[in-house]
Amino acid sequence: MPDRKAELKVIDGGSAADNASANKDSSGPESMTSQAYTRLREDIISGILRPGQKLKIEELRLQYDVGTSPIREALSLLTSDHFVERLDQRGFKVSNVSEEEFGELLKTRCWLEEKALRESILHGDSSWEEQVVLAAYRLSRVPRYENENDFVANPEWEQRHKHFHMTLISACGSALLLKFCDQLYDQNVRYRQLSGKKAYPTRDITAEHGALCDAALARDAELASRLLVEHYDRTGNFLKNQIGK
Amino acid sequence: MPDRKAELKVIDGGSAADNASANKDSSGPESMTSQAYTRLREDIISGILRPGQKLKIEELRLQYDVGTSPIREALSLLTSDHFVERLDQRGFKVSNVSEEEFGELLKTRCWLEEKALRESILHGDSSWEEQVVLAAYRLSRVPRYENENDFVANPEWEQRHKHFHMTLISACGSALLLKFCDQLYDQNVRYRQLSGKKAYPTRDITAEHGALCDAALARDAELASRLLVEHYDRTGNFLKNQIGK
DNA sequence: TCGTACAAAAATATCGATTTTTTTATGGAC
DNA sequence: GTCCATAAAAAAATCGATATTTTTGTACGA
Repeated sequence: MPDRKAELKVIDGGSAADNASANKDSSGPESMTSQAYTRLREDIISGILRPGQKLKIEELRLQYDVGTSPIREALSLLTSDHFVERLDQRGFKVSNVSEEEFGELLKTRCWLEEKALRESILHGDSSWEEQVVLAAYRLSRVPRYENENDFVANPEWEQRHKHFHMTLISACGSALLLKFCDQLYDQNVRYRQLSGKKAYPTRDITAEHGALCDAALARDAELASRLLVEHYDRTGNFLKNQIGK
Repeated sequence: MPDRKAELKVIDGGSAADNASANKDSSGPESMTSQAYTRLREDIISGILRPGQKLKIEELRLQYDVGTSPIREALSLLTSDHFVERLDQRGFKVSNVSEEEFGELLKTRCWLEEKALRESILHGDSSWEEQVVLAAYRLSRVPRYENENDFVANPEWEQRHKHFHMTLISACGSALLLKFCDQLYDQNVRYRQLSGKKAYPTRDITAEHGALCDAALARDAELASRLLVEHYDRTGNFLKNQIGK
């Protein structure tokens, strides 16, 4: 075992993998487990690791160049995100997807986010308002796609999009609910990636976000909720046909 | 802290840990990881492992008599239930509790379960109705406490109580939402255990369950929701004073 | 042809030792 | 006394080897 270490120590340029972390702490060197967790997570969301695929420890161990323990631990952690399934004595596998499950996901997201949004609108203070404005602005400043021609997703947009939606509901008063919404959001991203669909039907998503932002700031819970659900439903219905196998 | 060990080894009379399992599969021999998972979970819920307590691998390894890998894996799995926290490079610890967090938990439970109950009432078929009736009946057939004098909780009642509440919302149409409710329920059990309070104020919990059951079967979503939230709020407010540290 | 039993192979699960990192303890310097 | 550096101890993380279990493949008999 020569010097894999030196190489690994350098990782993590600080771009920060959103909230997708295996632990709470952030400072100090990153453990092999955390690294494996992040990479596995990315590979599952991006679809490199296919739904239903068996996750053989030995294979991953070689591929990611770590021991069995970190791999197994990372997979165990991924279990909570519903990205990985664990079967006693028969290892791990990537969670399956289906049109039915996607429908459920969409429905559940709408339920939870609507509730969170209403509470947020009810209780959000001026700091929340400012954060919403800022998040909306930041989202509007980056293009949806890296290249308008080939419709390759812009990671910066993805990140800001999530941040905008999470900020909207951040004042709901329940960290638990926020966590659930966060999970569902990431699940949804996975479905979006898997659909393989790059371009969306011509609709002005930016305008939708703007309207949503305005309604929230105007404390119009009814309107905001309606816009949010419509926002999700529209994307959802579009994706639905793409799934299945 | 001398020999808590002997005590620990005896736990788990085989009464089956509800749905608290580390994996999906059920047949075949149970892995060390699953065993450790179950025991750790029980010990945390029951309060043997105190909130905030550091979970030293070596200690647990000796106490539970398994290697480091199963312990670490089990702890990683417990992370998803919010029973254990993981800190990169500094191990695991039992999740903390606080009155504030309990309030949040209670609130979130009400939000989610109310939604689930309404959906369940809206979509539940005759099979659901029958299951509800059955669950309510079974719950009514066992005493709340093992001994009416010392108010020691009756595990059978605990299990049936959970089953009743989960059955009520089982027709909500979202496995995801059910999972969340399940998690929150178990969190709540932990708080109940930690409060150390055995006896509840004189109120007819059985009657409350009966009324809730009736309202659900009568498809009276408004009434059922109100009863459910009241049911939780009452217990919650009672427990609140007991917590803190 | 099908089902079964058994052996070989593959993969999982587990262990115990080793390496790394964090925590604790100690000893000045200011 | 407080701050910092450093050494020692403790704990976490990781590895690689071994033990178990599941899966696969094959021959046999109904």
